[in-house]
Amino acid sequence: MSMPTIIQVAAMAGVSTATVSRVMSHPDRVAEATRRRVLEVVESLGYKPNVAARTLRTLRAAKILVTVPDISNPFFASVIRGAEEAARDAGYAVVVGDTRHDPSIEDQYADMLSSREVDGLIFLGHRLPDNLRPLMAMQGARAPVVNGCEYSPDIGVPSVHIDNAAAGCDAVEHLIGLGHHDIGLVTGPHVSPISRDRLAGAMQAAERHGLRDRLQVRVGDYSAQSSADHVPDLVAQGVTGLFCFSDEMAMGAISAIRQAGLSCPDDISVIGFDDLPLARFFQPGLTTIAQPKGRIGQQAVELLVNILQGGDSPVSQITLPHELVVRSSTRLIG
Amino acid sequence: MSMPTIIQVAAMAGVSTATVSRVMSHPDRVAEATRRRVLEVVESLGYKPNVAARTLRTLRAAKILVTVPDISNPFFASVIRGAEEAARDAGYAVVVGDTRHDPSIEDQYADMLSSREVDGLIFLGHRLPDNLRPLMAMQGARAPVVNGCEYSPDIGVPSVHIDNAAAGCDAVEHLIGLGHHDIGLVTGPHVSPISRDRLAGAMQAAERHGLRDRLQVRVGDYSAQSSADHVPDLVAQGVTGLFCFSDEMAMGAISAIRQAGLSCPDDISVIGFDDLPLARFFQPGLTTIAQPKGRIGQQAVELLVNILQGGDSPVSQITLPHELVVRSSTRLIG
DNA sequence: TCGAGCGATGTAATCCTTTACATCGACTTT
DNA sequence: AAAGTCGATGTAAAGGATTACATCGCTCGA
Repeated sequence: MSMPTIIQVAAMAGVSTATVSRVMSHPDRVAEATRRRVLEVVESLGYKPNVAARTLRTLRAAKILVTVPDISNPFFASVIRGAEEAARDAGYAVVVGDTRHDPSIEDQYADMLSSREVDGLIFLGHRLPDNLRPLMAMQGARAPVVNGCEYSPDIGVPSVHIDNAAAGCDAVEHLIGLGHHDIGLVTGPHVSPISRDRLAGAMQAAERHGLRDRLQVRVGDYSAQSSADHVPDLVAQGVTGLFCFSDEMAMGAISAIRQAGLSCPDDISVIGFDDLPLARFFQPGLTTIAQPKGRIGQQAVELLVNILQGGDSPVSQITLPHELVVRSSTRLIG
Repeated sequence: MSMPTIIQVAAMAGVSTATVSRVMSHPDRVAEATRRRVLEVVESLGYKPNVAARTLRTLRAAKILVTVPDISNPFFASVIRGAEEAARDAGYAVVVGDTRHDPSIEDQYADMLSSREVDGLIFLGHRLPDNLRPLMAMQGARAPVVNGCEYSPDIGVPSVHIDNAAAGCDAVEHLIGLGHHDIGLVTGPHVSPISRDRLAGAMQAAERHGLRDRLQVRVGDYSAQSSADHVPDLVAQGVTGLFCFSDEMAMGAISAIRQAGLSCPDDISVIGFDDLPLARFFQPGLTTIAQPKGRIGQQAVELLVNILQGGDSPVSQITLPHELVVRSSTRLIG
């Protein structure tokens, strides 16, 4: 039937509800004998404290919500893992929400914060949910909201990310260093700040070598299909080095390159972004920019927990190091 | 500061809390003018009902929990997507928990059900969390718990899955049909019922062609690395056709095959399982068994919602169709 | 021997919403 | 004009747990 309540447990153990509550939350404040008796009843009844009631009373849910724009992107999985572990260490559980890039779903998950179902929110997308505006306005940097990956200075939310401009720069420098002059870029959507940053870095690198005008820029959406669609055109433009802003797009591009009767890396070098777990198993092994995915999640949680505990050091922006991983999808031209 | 409560809204709008509550939940039972006045105050204060209090009172959280054993496996992402959409249609939100195959984490998420934080649970792993035993014992098939993918008859939980034995059979038949006699299998862990079923089906197919003794069976854990590790040995055994119980393992195997100086499919044909989004972009395009991932999630939710609404038709086991997708990682021998 | 001090436990207010039931005014019906 | 309806709103009792404060025995010191 219905779950047993603390009242039933108390009655059956011959103590007050206060004592039962103490047994559950502060066992040391209860005499050994009493504790044992209560625990026996708890066991036999299968009693579980009602979290809604507890949350209502304590204003603490012991839970952190992590929202991702696309749960099928393995990149986020690793970030979530890192967050999960750090949260567990700090006494919080993590629940995940998939917003599918849909603002109304983002809002719905954000409501879990406003309504106190969770203590804090880490959002991995690029847009601060509208519903959070009032909260941010009221609490500013003390609001329990942290962004991961997609730093956007104007939203005024603490954030953990890599230096995407520098990373974009590194990728293009790598291609240029291999002798490529006709370089193609498949970016993310324009609204994505990380895509803008990577693009800016890439252009800067090209500029530096006087190759800015020969850069071929195409817009993708981080999915394999979206870059595959651009490949025929890029091939026609004579591109020999291709920088895709995600590993999935790199894989899509390589597949399309072969479809076009060409070879990666013999005809076209391709470099990706993220270093997904599968990147090293792909054929050819993917050259890519590795992000410290786990650490991004971990640090985001630490930032959040610090806010939740009223820590006064408002470290608001954390930049983590990235790394160029060279495998076999890029090689010297010619 | 702290969030506004219904009492403040009521005071400011000059009505009772009951009216405010009605405006939020049953707008039609409130006079037009009053409703507008209240909504204005709600807006200006940024009032959001406290979900803990509401849940406590109504015993309904409007939320479904989906737990996955490994969130980095893209297979589950698609299942979650399907579940999310179906849940939304039924008026429920979905939250996801990553258990990392850890029983204690499974238990912790299961507690969200016992404690009424969520109305129902869909678990995608193979093990019923211990914490749920009492609940299942009490409520039997009316417990709001559904399993996805990993049907295990002994746990007595409604479930949605494909016919894994038949699928395993199809895969091996495909290889045999291409002329392969020395067939290798990389399974999942022994504890996984789906792995056992696929293995049984595969053996049955081999048996049928008198090839049972030549079957080379190795145990993996669904990860790319785990199958890559077995490849040198399998190659030494003269295997020409390899059936991996996941696409990730197929990709790992293909990578290792190349590492060994051989080619897929020229020397060894490889068939995977799941038809991940990336399967068609892999080199070579992966031959694989496609599962209706989205529909699995969707049907699981429908089963669950039916239970939640006290539906009396205890359809407990749903078998969905699978499909062999032939791409270029398998070919005629010789 | 008596009171201070202390550990263990009980009492009861509180967290915020929902909702059955009561109330109230206005309108219809006969 | 009295009685009955009806729609809109208010009143107050849950719902289950936590915790400040009160209480009750005891022990210990003087």
